[in-house]
Amino acid sequence: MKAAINLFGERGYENTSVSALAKAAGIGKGTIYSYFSSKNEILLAFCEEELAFVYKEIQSRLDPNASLADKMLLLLMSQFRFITRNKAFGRTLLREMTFPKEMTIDKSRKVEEKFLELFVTLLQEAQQNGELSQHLELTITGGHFYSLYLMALSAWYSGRLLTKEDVQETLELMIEQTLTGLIPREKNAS
Amino acid sequence: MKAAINLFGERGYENTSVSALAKAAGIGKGTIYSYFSSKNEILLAFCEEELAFVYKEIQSRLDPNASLADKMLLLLMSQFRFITRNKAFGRTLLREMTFPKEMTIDKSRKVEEKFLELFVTLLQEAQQNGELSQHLELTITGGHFYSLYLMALSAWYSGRLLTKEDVQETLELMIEQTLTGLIPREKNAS
DNA sequence: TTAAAATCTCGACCAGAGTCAATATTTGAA
DNA sequence: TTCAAATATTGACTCTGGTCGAGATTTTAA
Repeated sequence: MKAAINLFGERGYENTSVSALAKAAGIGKGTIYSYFSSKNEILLAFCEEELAFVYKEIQSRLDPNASLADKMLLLLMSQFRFITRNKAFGRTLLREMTFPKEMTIDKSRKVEEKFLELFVTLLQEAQQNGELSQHLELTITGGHFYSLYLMALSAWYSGRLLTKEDVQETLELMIEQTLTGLIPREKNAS
Repeated sequence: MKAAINLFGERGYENTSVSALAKAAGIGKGTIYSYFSSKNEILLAFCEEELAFVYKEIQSRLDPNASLADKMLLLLMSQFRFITRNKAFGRTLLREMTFPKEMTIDKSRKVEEKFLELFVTLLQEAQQNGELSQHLELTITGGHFYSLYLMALSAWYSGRLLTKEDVQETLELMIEQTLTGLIPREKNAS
C-alpha cells in the first residue's frame, strides 16, 4: 500500500505497472496477487484511505444551518472535485466502483457504502427539520441523490458538461427538481 | 462488423481477442485499428446496431394512454433487460458508455444521444398532457431519468439489487419520487 | 502509359496484467 | 528437537491489446 500511494501519486495509476509496484515494495509480483485480486482492487484499497479523509473534510465544512439543497450540493461537488482531480484516475476508479467485476464487488461495495452513509445522515437531519417528507425510505432517497452524482460524472466524462461550473449548475437544478418534483404543484414552493 | 457480431455473440466480448476477430474477418489486426481506435469502440459500434433495433421495439410497445410513470418504467426496464442480457458484456459496454476514454467519446456520445432522445420524446408528450410542469428544461429532466437508470444498473452490478424484480420495484419508487418530489406537499397528489 | 504521391494493409513486436508450478518459510504435533 | 503439512513467495511464462515501419495498392496528374 505504501508503494502504491507513492507510485500512483507520482506517475498515476495507468503509468504504474504491477511489476513496478512489486519492485518498489521489495516483493515479488505474484505476492501482490495473493493479497489483491486485480490491479483495480489495489486502486480501490488506495481510495478507501483517501476517501475516509475526504469524508472528514466534507463533514467539517457542512454548515448545519444550511438548507438540504445546499448541503447536498456541497457534498456532491466535494466528491466530484476529488474524483476528477486526476481524470484518468477517476475514470478507472468510477468504472470499477459503479460497474464492478465479481472479483472486486466486496471492496467496491465497502467504499460505496461509506459514501451512501453520508447521504443518509444528511437526509435524516433534514427529515427531522421537516425539510423532507416523513414517509420516505431514506436508503432509497439516498440512492436518488447518488444517482444525480453518477449522472453528473458521466456527463463530465462524456463531455456533455465541460466545466466544473456547468456541473455545479446542473446539479443545483437537479437537486431542486428532485426536492420539489416534476409534476405541476398547485402552490409554488416557497 | 460481421465477424464481431458472430464472435461476440458466440463467445462473448471478453473471450474474443482482436487477433481472432481479424482472422475471422480475413484481414490483418492492424487494419482493424485503422478503423476502430480500440477494442471497446468495436463494441460500441456493435451496439449501435443492436440498440437501434431495441429502440424500435420499445417505441412500438409504448401504450400512448399510459401514465408517464408507466411509460418511463417500461423504457428503463427494457433497456435494463437488454443491457444485462449478458452480464460481462453489459458491464464493459456501460463502463465505456458512462465513463468513456477520450478515444471513444464520439461513438459513446452518439449512442447515448439516441437514448436520451427517447426520454425527451416521452417527456414532451407528458408536458403536452399537463402531466409535467411546463417550465422544465427537458434535456435536464431527461438527464434526471437517465440518472435513475444508471443508478439501477450500478446497484445491480454491485449486488445491492439482486433480481430484476428488485430493480423494477426500486425504479418504480424512484420514478414516483422524482415526479412528486421529496419535500412535503400540502395536498397529496391525486 | 507511367511514376510519384497518397493511402491502406499487414503482422512482427512490445508492454503489461494476470497465472502457476516450483521453492522457501512457518506452524505445530510428537 | 524434528520433520511433515500448511502456507507464503516468487518470477518466468502466457495471453492480449495496441503500435509501427515496411511494403502493397490505389489515386492523381502529366
